[in-house]
Amino acid sequence: MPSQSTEDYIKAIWTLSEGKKDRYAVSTNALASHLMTSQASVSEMYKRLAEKEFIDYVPYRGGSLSPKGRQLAVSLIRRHRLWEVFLHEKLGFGWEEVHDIAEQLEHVHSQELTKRLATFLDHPSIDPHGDYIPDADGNIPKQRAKPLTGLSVGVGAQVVGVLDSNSKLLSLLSQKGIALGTSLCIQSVLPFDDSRVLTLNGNQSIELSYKACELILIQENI
Amino acid sequence: MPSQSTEDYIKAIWTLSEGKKDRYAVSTNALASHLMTSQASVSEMYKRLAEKEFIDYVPYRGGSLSPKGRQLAVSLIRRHRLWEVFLHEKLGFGWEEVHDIAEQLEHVHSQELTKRLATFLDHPSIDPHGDYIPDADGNIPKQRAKPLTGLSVGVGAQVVGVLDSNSKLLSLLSQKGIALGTSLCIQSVLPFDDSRVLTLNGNQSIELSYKACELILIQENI
DNA sequence: GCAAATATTTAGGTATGCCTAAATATTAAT
DNA sequence: ATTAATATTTAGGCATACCTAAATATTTGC
Repeated sequence: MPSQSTEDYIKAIWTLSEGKKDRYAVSTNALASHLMTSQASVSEMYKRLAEKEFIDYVPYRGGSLSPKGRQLAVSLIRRHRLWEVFLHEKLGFGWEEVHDIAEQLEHVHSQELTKRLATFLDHPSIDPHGDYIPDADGNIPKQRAKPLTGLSVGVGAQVVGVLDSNSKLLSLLSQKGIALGTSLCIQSVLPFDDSRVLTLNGNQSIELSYKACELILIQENI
Repeated sequence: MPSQSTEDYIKAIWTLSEGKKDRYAVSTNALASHLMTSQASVSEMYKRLAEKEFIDYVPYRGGSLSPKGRQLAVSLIRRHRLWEVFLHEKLGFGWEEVHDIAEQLEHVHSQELTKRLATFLDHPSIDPHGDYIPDADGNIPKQRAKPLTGLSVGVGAQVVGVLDSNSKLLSLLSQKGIALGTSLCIQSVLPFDDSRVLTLNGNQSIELSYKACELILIQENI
């Protein structure tokens, strides 16, 4: 059974390599800063992960998930997101609180538990952040959403997710009145810092920094 | 934050010292066989636990929980038993299946999670094995039940728990038709091996070894 | 009360995962 | 193309938690 640390690494590699066009090969640098650890530790761990065949690793070229590694990653993502749904829907946690707890729950190993949890939750397909939940076979739909920075002025859209489950970002959004499903429209783009002025749900007006807009995923209205 | 291993040790010491009259001071031997590890490892760990003030430890005399250790133990027991209720009542697991999964879930650290889980389950006071669940302040009622071996022939009683959550024992009981709440009565005690012949729920008749009877907790009918 | 049996601790070793500092590769800039 | 900047790996250490074998305490039986 893979250790907790091993699982954290595998999940991080998946997260970092899925976001890219160029796909695979996550550099030690990127992984180290994502996991808040030293590059030396990553370098060492890459060797161990390669030995256990979770990744393909070419020194100085970074690591990429092997089929075995990808399977583990996707099952971790599935467990993580199912627990997030449970925490949000059944226990009433806010969407900004669920990530850290799910981070621990995902390490509980029991296929039967995952199966029954999914049934209990009625087989949800998206989590409280709007991310797709891989199905039991590991299939996961491609995210068709795009960041809010890519939305043109005057076009209506809906919030469908965030690119980083950092709880500070989520707190900020809660505070501004932005949640999953919120309808919005860009009124204007401010000069110099590219902050956006948004209309929420057709009435409320707020301002949001470029940095935050980059991380909000929206889907344009049809 | 205490490591998973630390928590396993603390819980084991609690379990072993609560069952005894003489109370405290769990020997390395007893703990080693309970945790299926070597006596040397326990001896080493005892030193570390004493350093961190989870236990009082006198070399060659065994270890006993300090107030700090007892508090941790009880909160682990609370989490464990709450998760068992969740697994049994909400996810439909059998009482013989819940122990191993709860063993992992109990290590998830979040006071808020425990609190909300208890609310979600409607603040249960006993788990699927009939054990009392400590309340949020760590108070736990004394078990007033006694082992089936202590029941006299012809006296009616009810199954209220088991002394060991070993899943082989629980499977055996399921198989024999014994569950929490089953009414029973000892028909006779067989010679030589002291096996009991029982009447279940007033009709069914089964035979059970002394070894199994020792571990079944019953409460006599009033 | 002392020897034999049993229990416990110490010694020496292994694996995982982390760290900093130093060495080495790779990439970018002129 | 060579140097400077950046990225990565190796070296040497540390802490936890495990192991077996050897040494030392404690108990028990006579």
